[in-house]
Amino acid sequence: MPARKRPKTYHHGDLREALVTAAVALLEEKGLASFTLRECARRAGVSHAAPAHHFATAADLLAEIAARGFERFVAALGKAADAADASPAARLAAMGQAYVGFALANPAVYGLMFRAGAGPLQSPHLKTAASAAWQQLCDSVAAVLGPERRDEVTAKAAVVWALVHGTATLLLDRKLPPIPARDMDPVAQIPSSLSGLLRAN
Amino acid sequence: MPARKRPKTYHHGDLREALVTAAVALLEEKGLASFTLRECARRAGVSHAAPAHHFATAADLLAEIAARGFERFVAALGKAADAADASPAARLAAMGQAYVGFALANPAVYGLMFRAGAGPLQSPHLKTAASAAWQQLCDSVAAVLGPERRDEVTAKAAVVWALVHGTATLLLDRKLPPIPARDMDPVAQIPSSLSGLLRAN
DNA sequence: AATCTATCTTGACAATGACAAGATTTGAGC
DNA sequence: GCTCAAATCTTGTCATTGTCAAGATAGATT
Repeated sequence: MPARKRPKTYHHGDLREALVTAAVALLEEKGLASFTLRECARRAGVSHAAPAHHFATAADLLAEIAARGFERFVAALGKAADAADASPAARLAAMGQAYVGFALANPAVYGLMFRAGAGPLQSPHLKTAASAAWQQLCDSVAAVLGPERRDEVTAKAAVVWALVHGTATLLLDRKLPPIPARDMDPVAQIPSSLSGLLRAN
Repeated sequence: MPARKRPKTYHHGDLREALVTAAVALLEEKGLASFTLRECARRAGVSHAAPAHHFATAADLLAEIAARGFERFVAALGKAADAADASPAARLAAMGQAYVGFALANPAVYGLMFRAGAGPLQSPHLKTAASAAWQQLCDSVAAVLGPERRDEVTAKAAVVWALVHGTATLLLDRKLPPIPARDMDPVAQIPSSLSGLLRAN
């Protein structure tokens, strides 16, 4: 039973989930730089040392959030691909746009997933979730390139990833100037850009 | 006279430069997350409160480093373009590779320049330096596209930037798997990728 | 019902960024 | 050369943070 209705109990009841929720909210509000474990505990209504029983360190909490993010991420991209035209190119384009859409809709989580450097965010759970996402991308690129160019798949997948990742991060950081024409904004250009990338020799 | 030979003097003599140097070294070693103003002061051989007289806050020191980085950055890309073939496409390709090369050679500075979120790193000096870099990119893209497609320049420049920025950040974070063939690594692919991007309609 | 374990709290420690106030040096004006 | 104001640096302090240790409480198992 969630403790929302009974804040007076000594035991929280679902502190692990409450910490994850509070952490995501905090990250969205103030960014990773000013993220604080103690503030998380405060928002969850527990003392400053309570989180230690669920996450040994602050990095472990962030790694958990990133791992859960990867699961939602893979699902979102798969859903976008299935909703698109059946052609491999259309599926990849839809995934590319869904990639940037996920990043814009979940800035903090995306940051933990893909921008946290080679830092301490490395749990087994996170690693398997991340490699599933990479495999998903490689499969989609392979479907576009066709079976006779299988040796290019890894290299091309890296380029495709670079484009959508760069688009997402530049948009998140508001580094790009406003694009006047609507059909020329970076997200709208993704389908033709990906097509151009994979056609390049 | 630099204070390196006279560490016993009360006044440092060139503390501002020493702090910048120490900060860059610290960032390269331990990353932005564990960057510390006090450690900077220690390395410069001064007390923990000394930096305040040169940089009001830690963010100001980082902004100064980023601004200087932009100046070196614009120079490096310009040099690479001039050393390349005279054709606009070749010049842009050389700049793209130099972009990633700069990022890999200066991970910490690059991070401050392009990855520090929309955070507190915003001084006038930094803003002008950054917009000079953007102008450099737009000019190069315009040269490739030709005068009759001037309205596409901003949009295409954003895509080009996204590709090289994504490539740089993924390489810096070691997110990409090893690419077996040497001519297929992300940097080697930049010229053909950019050509494909700008050809896309 | 007794106990055992997970969960939570209070308390402490070192480290940090920022501020205040005092000490030292520089050099500008005379 | 002298005086003195400004720049530079130091020591001391405060609130905050992450982590650890020890004690209190609740739920679960037997």
